[in-house]
This record gives sequence, structure tokens and C-alpha cells, in this order.
Amino acid sequence: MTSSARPPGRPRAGLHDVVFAATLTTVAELGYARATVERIAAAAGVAKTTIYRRWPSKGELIVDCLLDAFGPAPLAGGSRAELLTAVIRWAAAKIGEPGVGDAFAGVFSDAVSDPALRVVLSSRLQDPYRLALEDALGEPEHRVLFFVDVVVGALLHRMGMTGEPMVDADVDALVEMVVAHFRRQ
Amino acid sequence: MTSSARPPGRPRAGLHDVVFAATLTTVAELGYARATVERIAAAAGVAKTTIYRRWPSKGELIVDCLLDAFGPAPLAGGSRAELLTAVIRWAAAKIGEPGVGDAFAGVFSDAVSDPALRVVLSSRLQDPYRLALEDALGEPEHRVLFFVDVVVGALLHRMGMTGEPMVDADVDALVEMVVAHFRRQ
DNA sequence: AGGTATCGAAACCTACGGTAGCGAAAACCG
DNA sequence: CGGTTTTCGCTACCGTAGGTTTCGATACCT
Repeated sequence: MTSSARPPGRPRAGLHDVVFAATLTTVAELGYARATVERIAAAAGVAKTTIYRRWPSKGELIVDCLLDAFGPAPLAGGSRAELLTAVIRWAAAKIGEPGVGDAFAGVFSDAVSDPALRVVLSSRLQDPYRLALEDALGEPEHRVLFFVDVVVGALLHRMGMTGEPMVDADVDALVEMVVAHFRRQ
Repeated sequence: MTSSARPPGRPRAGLHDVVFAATLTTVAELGYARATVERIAAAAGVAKTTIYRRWPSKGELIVDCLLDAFGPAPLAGGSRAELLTAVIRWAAAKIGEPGVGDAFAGVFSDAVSDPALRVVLSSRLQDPYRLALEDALGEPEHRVLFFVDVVVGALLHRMGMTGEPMVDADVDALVEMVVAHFRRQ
């Protein structure tokens, strides 16, 4: 196992996963603002101080939780249109999962007035997907950033305005519009 | 004048305009989260209690401030494509004004976890423009809502992720993409 | 001048993010 | 098995911000 390089001390196994799950369920139940670190800790069965020992702020906890929830983007082979379609549908589905959209919109809004958190959000969450998309699509950075703005922005705006994820018919329209626009090289 | 129906008491003339201006400059200087009601009141030269006498919450103050800042949408005559183009450029320019984008993104994110504020944001800020667009474009509600999600969502996402409004070249791309999509009835 | 309603100032409450200190628990090692 | 090391849980605490309450001062209208 990986126990050889492990320093002595009290166990820390599985703590991240428990906290991530507790974060999403708490956010799904109470919304982002009422999902306080204390409540998340209680839902995870750990102390608030334990969370602050692992993550430097609530924002970074949420970003890590989102990274865990999203996982790698589906960038397998296929035509350009198929790739774009798969990524948009994947983003829509993930943001529609309980707690994920709320957490995303919440940390996003916190980042608006917190430059340090904005750097974390941009570099840890957006950049990996952006780089992978640049590679998979052969598009320059500004085009991929525009793609992300349109897709994620629309999905989060719907979530924020209505409290519900975007319905399938509108995701279809989003796919059609974006794919048509990116067809022209 | 309108002084006939005015109840007695201390003057309240011009208070709204002063508070709106102070709100935008304070948000532009400090960002949404650090633009506290107390600081806004100080910038306006009024007491915090005065603001809470006029507006029930910080969120509603911001919504009223945004309504004042946006004003009526440009829906004058012209082709369908010209109308869409004008509205998108107008929204981009307004969101790019100092403080407006920050305030919009901030209140939007607050609304994510505050259902009461979400109702205010949706009914007072979004609905008037949505109804006017339905009328001007002859489109059903769900298509106009999709249009708003894409345009406003993309503009706010760019503002939130980078702290800067969307550059003209990307606004051009947004116009091109959206106009092409809505050309097909 | 007198009634009326607002304004300003200060104190106050609650909630939340984040920190400090300490004793206890658990893992590793000899 | 016993000691070492590290983390954990608990409690208390601080700063800040949204929002409320109270009360005296001020300005408008009749």
C-alpha cells in the first residue's frame, strides 16, 4: 500500500471524501450561503477546526469539492462537433447534480469580490479544462475562454435565476448554437 | 409640481440618486463584498438607518441601483438582427461600466442562496426586459429566457472570472453567434 | 407656531469566517 | 507493549457585516 511513506500520527484516511460528500449534500439542502463551514463539518462528522486544518478557506474547500465532483472532461475521440456536444452536455449534467450548481455559483460569486479566490478558481478549476480543450480542439486560448464563458455562464445564469438546472430542450439549443458557431474555423 | 401629495417631514429629495451613485462608486472601488451598507451610506453622506428605511435589504438596494443604471433597453425599430445586436451591445456596455458588473454579479450570487432575493431579481430586473423583448422579437418566453441566459450569463462569467468586462472582439463573437442562432425562426 | 414625519447617531443582536490553545485519540516504531 | 508523533475534537474567542431598535434633532406643511 501507500503506508510506507506515511508519517506517524492520527489517521486522515477518507476524510476528504467524507467532507466533499457532506459539502454537496449540505449545499443542496440549505443553499450556498446557509451551508456554513460549521454545518458542513457537522454533516461530515468532523470538527470545524479539522476542515480549516485541511483547507485554508471555505472558497478553496468548495473549489476542491467541485474538482472532485467534475472529474476529467470527456474529451475522447470523435468529430469536432461531437466533442463540443459531449463537453456541453457533460457540463450541463454536472452542474445539474444536487449541490454542484449551487456550490459553483456560490463560489463564483464569492470570487467576484475576492481576488485571491478568483485566482484559485481560475487556475485550479478553469485552467485544466481550458488547456485540455485547447489541445483537443486546436483552438487558441481566447476562443476556448469564450466557449467556456458562453456555456458555463448560461448554465450558471439559469441556475441562479430560477434555482433549477437548465432543461434538456435548452441544453439542446445551447449545443446547436455553440456547435454552429465553432464549426467555422 | 408633485408637492401637493407629499406628506410632511424632513426632506427626502434626491436621496435615491445620491445613494445610487454612492453604491456604484463604492462597489467599483472596493468590490461587492467590501461595499458594506455602512460604507455606501458614508459615501452618500447619509446614515445607515436611512438606507434601511428606504430599502428592506442590501440586495434590494442593489437591484434598484441596477434598474436605475440600466434604464430602458434599446428596442427601437430595425431588423431582427439589428435589434438583437443593439441589445447585446447595450448589455455588454452597461455591465462594463464601473461598479455595474460587480454589483450585478454580486447580487446575482447572493440570490443563488436567497430565494426571496431571487424573486426580486427575477421579477423586478429580468421580467421587464424579458417582456419587452418578447414583444419586440415576437419570440416565446422560453426563447427569450434562453437568450438572456446566454448573453448575460456569458458577460457575467467573464466579469467574475477575470474581473474585467468582456473585450469588444468577444462581444462581436457573441453577437455573431446569437444572431445566427436566432435568425432561424 | 405646532404637528408630523423623516434623519442621524449610537448601541445592539445574530450569524459567519477564521484562529488559538489544550487535552485526547490514534497510528507508527522500536 | 510503551513511547513518539501527529492529528483530531472541543471550546472559546475575534472581526466583520447585515439588520434592528431607540431617541433626540431637524425640516417640512398647515
